[in-house]
Amino acid sequence: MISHVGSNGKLEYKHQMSEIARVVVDLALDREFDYRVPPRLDSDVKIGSRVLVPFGKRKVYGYVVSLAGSSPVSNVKEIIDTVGRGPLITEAVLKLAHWISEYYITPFEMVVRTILPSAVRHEQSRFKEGLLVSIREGATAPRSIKEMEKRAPRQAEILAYLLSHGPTYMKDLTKRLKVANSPVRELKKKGLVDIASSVIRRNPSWGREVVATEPHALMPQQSEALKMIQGSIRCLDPAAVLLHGVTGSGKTEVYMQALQFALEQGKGGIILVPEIALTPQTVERFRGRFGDQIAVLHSHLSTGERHDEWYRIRDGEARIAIGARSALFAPVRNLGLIVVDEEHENSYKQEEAPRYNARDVAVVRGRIERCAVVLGSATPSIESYHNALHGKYALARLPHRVDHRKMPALRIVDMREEVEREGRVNVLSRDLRDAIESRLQHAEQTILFLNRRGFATSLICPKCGYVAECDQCSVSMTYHKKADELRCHICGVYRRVPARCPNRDCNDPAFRFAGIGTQRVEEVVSKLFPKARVKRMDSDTTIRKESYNEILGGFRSGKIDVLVGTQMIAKGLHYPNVTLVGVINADTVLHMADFRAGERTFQLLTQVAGRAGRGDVTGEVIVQTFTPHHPAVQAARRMDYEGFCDQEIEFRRELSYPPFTHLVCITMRGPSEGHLTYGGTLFAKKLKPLMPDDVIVAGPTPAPLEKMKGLYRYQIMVRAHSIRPVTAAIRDLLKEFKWPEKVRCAVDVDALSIM
DNA sequence: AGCACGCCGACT
DNA sequence: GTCGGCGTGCTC
Repeated sequence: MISHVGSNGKLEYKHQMSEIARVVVDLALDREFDYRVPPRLDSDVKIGSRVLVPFGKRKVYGYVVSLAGSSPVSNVKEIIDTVGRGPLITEAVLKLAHWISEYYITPFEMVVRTILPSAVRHEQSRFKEGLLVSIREGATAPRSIKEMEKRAPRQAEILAYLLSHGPTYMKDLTKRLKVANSPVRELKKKGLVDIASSVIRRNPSWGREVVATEPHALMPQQSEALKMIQGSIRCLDPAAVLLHGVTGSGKTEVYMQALQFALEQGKGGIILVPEIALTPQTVERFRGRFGDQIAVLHSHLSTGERHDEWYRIRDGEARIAIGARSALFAPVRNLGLIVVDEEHENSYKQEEAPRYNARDVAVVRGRIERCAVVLGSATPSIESYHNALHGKYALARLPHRVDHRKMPALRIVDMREEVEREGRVNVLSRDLRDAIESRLQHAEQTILFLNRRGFATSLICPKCGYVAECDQCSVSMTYHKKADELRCHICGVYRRVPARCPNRDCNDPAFRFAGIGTQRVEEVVSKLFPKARVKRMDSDTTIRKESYNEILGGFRSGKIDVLVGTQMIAKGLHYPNVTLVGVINADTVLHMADFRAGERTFQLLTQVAGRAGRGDVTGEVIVQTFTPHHPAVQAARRMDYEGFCDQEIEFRRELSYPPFTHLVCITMRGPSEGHLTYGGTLFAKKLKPLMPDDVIVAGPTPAPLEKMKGLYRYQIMVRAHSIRPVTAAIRDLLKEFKWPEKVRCAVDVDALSIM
């Protein structure tokens, strides 16, 4: 744009022809190419536009990332066409994409692929057209209804429906009222309604009744937190808020009133939730408060629905986007607030490239768009808590539950004593057994938690110690009783159960199961309490999208006494009749070779504990463990978040772990172990001199998951106080480094899982 | 990513 | 002599 003084003497802006558009093509080349903008497309080609360009001998799609007057290259080709209606990426999100590409060492095009839903990227699921029926302006509908009731009851019904529901699509109208379209046509003839062709918005919540909710009165701490967030929305003081609120302390109400405030300021918002399928209750609460102002973006939507919800936000019809990780990139206009709920959740980290953490990127988007960011959790991550202690985030605390109920009592059962007394390892300790018994007598519900699917952990030979392992992946296989087969949870391969120990020198027939899975727990409970209604919930029983809600519905309505499940029941659910939560084995997480094991265990126990208790009855939580004195277990028992963090932060400081350093995990995989160690060693050796002296480079060492899907895995761990020099060095080296044959390399910046 | 170019071996 | 193997390098 250039300004000049127009004929009327006022300062005017004249649109300057941008000769050259800089384009990233859909090929993950991590490079930009210049194209001439033909005059006929001049008004359509903007930053963020999707364009079709000639590329070598073929045509490819790409995005305009910047505009320029001229190009340093001589043989510039011309843009063929633009795609879609208007730019798909705002300048702010484009900036964010660049940041992600740099920080997480990922080709820019790959980042763009992530920030735009595929439904939007390929315009194959374009807008659907449909016939919209509405009452004609000025028509005397109310009177007509009375007149028509006798002679044309169908038409009267339709009019009444339109009157109360507003304009409706023909398809929905005929489906809802079970009428043909002839009475509608008749109404049109009479001049009472209009039928017009219009774009259909596929509304994912259509047909579901939503209970409208009103803002609640806030407790003093909630008001304080809200005030803090409002300050952030108004003038970015503070820039970001960490909301530490115990389960049931009313965090969601604070989010909603903060959003309301943002809307009143003419701004929009984004709500991130860990995995939308796990928190339908949360989504429903937001929809109840904000209705059509909300657009939902998650993986269970159809392509068409996703497409439409995205455009609803881009076109300003919806002001709030709610969804999992990728909803962070929603094109919300005039963004005022980003909320990251359950910010400690690992699912915010994407496990494939770009391996971004939505929680961290949310803070960056907040900085770019100058909007408030709220991170909320009952058990904030060590990283966020550390940031709050150091003033990077303001800290708001909600230490009390809104219903003033006491937190449940957490009881630790030392399984070593149990073994000594009983002479063997039982799935359920005597304490847990007794507790379940008493719940059954009082018609109260129990949740049993275990983070392992299947029947038994593994098949083990008691004589020679042979364990059935997947030969493609270095993990033991899990027995699934229903199918009577062994399954690998990494690659999904299954195998028949051998009758005898496969070790040729042993061949013992007493080959049997060790460890326990959810199936086994389900069976044990059913056997011990034959009258109890027991149900299992894990990713095996909830493959179908609806089965999740079916099981939970059954539980809510009291048709299930004992629910056995994995992680997925530990989060977000709240059922008042649950007065007992049992953790079958708290140690499984603890014993993973990971410096975050303690933090994970503490979070898990605390979250699980939040599921127990109701208005008048204090819930009970029984935790079975072989390491009862572990600091994480003890801190969870005392419900001492700060105490645990202080201790954990000290431990991290001493060993230079995050948050005191950034952790970059470089994983190499390939069919030949020799090629991996050779290539890895050379890479590490060349990398070291490219970085500051205080950077720690460890490895290559075999990854904890040494073999996966037939490929060996080695990793190099890099720890550094400042991340930029490290990513720059890795990026530069990756450009020129020649890996040995068939070696693949993946870089994970700020890795959470180091498996 | 694809598609060229290019330089070697074995076929009509 | 020509067909085809896939290593290398370029695409505005």
